[in-house]
Amino acid sequence: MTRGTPFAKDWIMNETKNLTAEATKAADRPNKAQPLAKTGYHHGDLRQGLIEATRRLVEEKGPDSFSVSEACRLAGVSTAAPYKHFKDKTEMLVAAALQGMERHRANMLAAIEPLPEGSPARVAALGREYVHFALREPGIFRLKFGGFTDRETIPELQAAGEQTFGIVLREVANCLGESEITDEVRKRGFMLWSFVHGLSFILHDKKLSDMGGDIDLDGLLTDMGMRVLSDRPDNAHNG
Amino acid sequence: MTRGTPFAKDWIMNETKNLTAEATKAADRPNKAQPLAKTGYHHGDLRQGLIEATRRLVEEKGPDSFSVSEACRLAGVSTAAPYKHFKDKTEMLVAAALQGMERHRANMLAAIEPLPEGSPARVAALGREYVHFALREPGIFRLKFGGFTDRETIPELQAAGEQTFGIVLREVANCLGESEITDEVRKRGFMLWSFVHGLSFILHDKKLSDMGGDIDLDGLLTDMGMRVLSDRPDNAHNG
DNA sequence: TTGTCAAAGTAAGAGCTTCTTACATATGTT
DNA sequence: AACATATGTAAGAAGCTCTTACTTTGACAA
Repeated sequence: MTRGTPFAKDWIMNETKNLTAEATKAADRPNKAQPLAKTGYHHGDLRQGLIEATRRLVEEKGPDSFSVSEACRLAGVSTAAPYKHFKDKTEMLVAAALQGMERHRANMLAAIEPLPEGSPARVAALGREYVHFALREPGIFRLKFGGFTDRETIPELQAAGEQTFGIVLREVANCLGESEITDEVRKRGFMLWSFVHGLSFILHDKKLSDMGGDIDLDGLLTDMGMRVLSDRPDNAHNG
Repeated sequence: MTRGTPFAKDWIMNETKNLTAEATKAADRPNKAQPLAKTGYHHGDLRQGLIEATRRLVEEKGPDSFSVSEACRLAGVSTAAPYKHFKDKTEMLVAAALQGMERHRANMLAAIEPLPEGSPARVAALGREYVHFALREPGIFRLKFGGFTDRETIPELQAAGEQTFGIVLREVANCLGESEITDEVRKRGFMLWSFVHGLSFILHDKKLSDMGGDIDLDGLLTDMGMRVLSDRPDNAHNG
């Protein structure tokens, strides 16, 4: 019996430990300390293996041309195997997107951590990290934030997105000296989010092609941050 | 010989006359005044018919689950027919996207036409029209602007996008009192574009869900416009 | 040690899809 | 009137998603 390509089972198990486990689904499985892929027939943790394969392929070939079959090839299992772990293709993609969101959120939090509370620098740092993630993991980024998907809105992704937006709102509130999320805070946060969101898409799309070649991302973020965060016109200009 | 479903050939020919013909490809065909679908065997203008079918399906089912077969069914031809007019599926989608871009551009120009030159209202109007298009034709919007596609960047779409951006730049320059597209103009235009671009995605995505229910789109656009268009801090605040 | 069971794999196939190849039928020009 | 060309069809190869029925395996009980 030729068992497909005998690779993949090993590398797949790496890099997976520093991922915050998927909130819901992962909790169902026994947390007996994940076995590191070994046996011939059983995979060890095919679910996570497939998620990792999905992530890889989505980045390499783009989300649109991702195929379950190819993920199976990569993971070294039959094409029917995934259906023991996921309802369908979409659920695989969603799982990969959720783990990506978790990385995204963690990166954003890490980026602001060393900066003084309430400083606009924190907001700029959030924006920078947002864009960086989009450029580093464009496939995953689109999977979640690409919007305009066929599939009707997926609640888990929606929730994850709102959680991320919450981080922004908190920092904006701090900057504006508000102790809670007022309508004005929400409005400003929304403005900034829209900006970095669009920026992420455009930067990846155009690869800076006709924008004079190079963009001063930090400058752009800081500039926009000042403009949006100041009520008092005095602070709007950056020179 | 059961000729598939015998509908579609008629309605498809409507609505097509006010479309600015596709720049390149359409020019190749004879411009003998497009025949209005009639004959049994020949379609009349299958190319345009398929583009229209593509547009419909992309809006109805989303770009991702668009299938050539379905477009054929809709147009009432065999599944091989499109390949006489398009290289492959992607080329069909690109053609539909290009016509969409043309509508987009036309709408934006129409939106600013009645407004006084050099007024920030024109910039706001451009933004409003941008967002409206994205909400009115989300499928097509994503097709072009969705970015992060598998297919490597398609020059024609890229070009169309830059042309649209050109409209914005011109208006921004006028507002800033510049007679040409300076680096500063480009920067401000880029800020505004990023904003409305992200706004378009988010608005469609979240359907205003947690943004306090309803958003004052005009207010948001005007506010952002003032903030970005003012060098002089004095003008940054809208009250 | 051995028996049994659930979990997690496989093989085969139905029904889609994209796209190719070979052939059929209109159209317009001469 | 007849041919060349454009535009359609039929049939099929290859690949995809997902289902069904069967097989292997590890774990736990007796």
